[in-house]
Amino acid sequence: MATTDRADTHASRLAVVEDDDSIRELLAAGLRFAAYDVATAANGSDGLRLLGTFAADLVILDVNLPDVDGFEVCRRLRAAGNDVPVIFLTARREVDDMRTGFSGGGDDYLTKPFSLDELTFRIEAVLRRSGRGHGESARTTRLTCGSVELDEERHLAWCGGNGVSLTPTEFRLLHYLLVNAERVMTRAQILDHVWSYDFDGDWQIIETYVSSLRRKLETGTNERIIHTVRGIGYAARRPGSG
Amino acid sequence: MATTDRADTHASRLAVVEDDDSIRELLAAGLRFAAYDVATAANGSDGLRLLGTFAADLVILDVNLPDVDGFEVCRRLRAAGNDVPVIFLTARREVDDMRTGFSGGGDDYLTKPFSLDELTFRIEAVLRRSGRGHGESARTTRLTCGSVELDEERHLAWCGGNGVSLTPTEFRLLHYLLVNAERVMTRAQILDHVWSYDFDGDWQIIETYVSSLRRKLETGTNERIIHTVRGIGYAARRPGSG
DNA sequence: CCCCAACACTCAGGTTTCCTTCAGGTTGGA
DNA sequence: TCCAACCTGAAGGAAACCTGAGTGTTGGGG
Repeated sequence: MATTDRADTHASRLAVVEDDDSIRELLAAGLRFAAYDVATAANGSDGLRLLGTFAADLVILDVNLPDVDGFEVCRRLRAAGNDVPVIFLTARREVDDMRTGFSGGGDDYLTKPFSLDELTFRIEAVLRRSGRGHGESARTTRLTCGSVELDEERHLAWCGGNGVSLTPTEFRLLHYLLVNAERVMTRAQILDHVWSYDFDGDWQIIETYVSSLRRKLETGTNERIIHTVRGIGYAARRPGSG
Repeated sequence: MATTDRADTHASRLAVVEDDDSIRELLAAGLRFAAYDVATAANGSDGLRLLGTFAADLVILDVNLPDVDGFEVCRRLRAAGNDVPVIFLTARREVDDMRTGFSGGGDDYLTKPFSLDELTFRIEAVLRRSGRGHGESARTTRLTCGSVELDEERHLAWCGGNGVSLTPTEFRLLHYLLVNAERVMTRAQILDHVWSYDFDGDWQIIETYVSSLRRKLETGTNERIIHTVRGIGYAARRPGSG
């Protein structure tokens, strides 16, 4: 059971229970890269066993598991007195079932397919709420860059104090660039984090969304937030840093 | 505490999996010279075997391999619980085939043909983000030489505190000269590192770019940064060092 | 059940920036 | 002085990038 951890800080411990191999591995690799301590299981009963020995701070739980389904796993956890926060993964057409999931003690859910950025955002939000985050609990939920401001929790954005209405994809893209402000993100990285894992188009779509974000953010103020780095990608920069 | 010197720290370990002999050897030689610890394989299954025994910090993986293709190699790595970051190499016309969602967060793509300097830039960026760099996590990403300053991560350059806008090739050239500051680089070396390996023109293009860099960097300050070494090549020197 | 609005994505034309070559001028050493 | 090496500005063509319009899908409300 591979777990990785970072040298100098306690990483939050995540358990991933998901039967689809490629999604499970994607999650494990992506979350380890994001400096979490990750353990995985491929079905419900293994998941329960794992959670008996691995003191997780948060569980990412697929609803559709081959043996014991996600809701049932959650119910048994609660019955055993374990109140670890749970994020459910669910296919879009199962969304209706989520009511039962929440009544059973789920904390959030995500419909497949999802993007890594969206998942890590929710993980952070849940950890913050539950107070189980390690070392980052006092972190603000607000990102700013120049006159642009973004509220992670409420999914709202401002530009120079005025509310700006963003579509979900615009929001994720801006969020990703702001989280990594001042750093050049390559197109490949942006696609991998902002678009869902089953996206199959080319990366010209990034240009379309950057264009749209610029129109919304950079009109009025003559300030450039999203900078093009020719041949590489994009970077959000505060004014006056180049 | 963190030293900026590569020589006295553990070198990062890179695995190169590439079937084209000349490219593989070029990469191996170039990356070893850049003080990485390099191991190579010429096809997918050898690559997997290698990665079973060589604890790589990063893998450079060609997509088009004769047996098991790069994506499949990556998938099997993940399946085996190995979440080492991967940089894929791919021919330009295969860009359409690129799938997102392999990466698990750390990965990047580079389209052939590329330059060594560009590759090392991406390697450093990925290592920095993955926290796998050895003893260099606190290392600055900034190079300076006299009043010229260059931020690798942000892809920005300053001269006497003023931002200077450089084209991609200008940036690579300046970067290469600064990394090797105080050392004379021959024209051949410069071409090999700054231009892509299939560049076919003559070395006069270096003169054009040196000229352009000088115009951008050495106006105002009467300080010469890039020195011509007649008959050999060029060297970046700090004022008062020669 | 249908219609509408919002959104994701594709595409193509236009625009900007960049790469490279070339020609003529300048410098430095034998 | 003469020659080779080097410098530099201009220009054509190519690549990268931007952006608006168009298409198909989805979800909500009537």
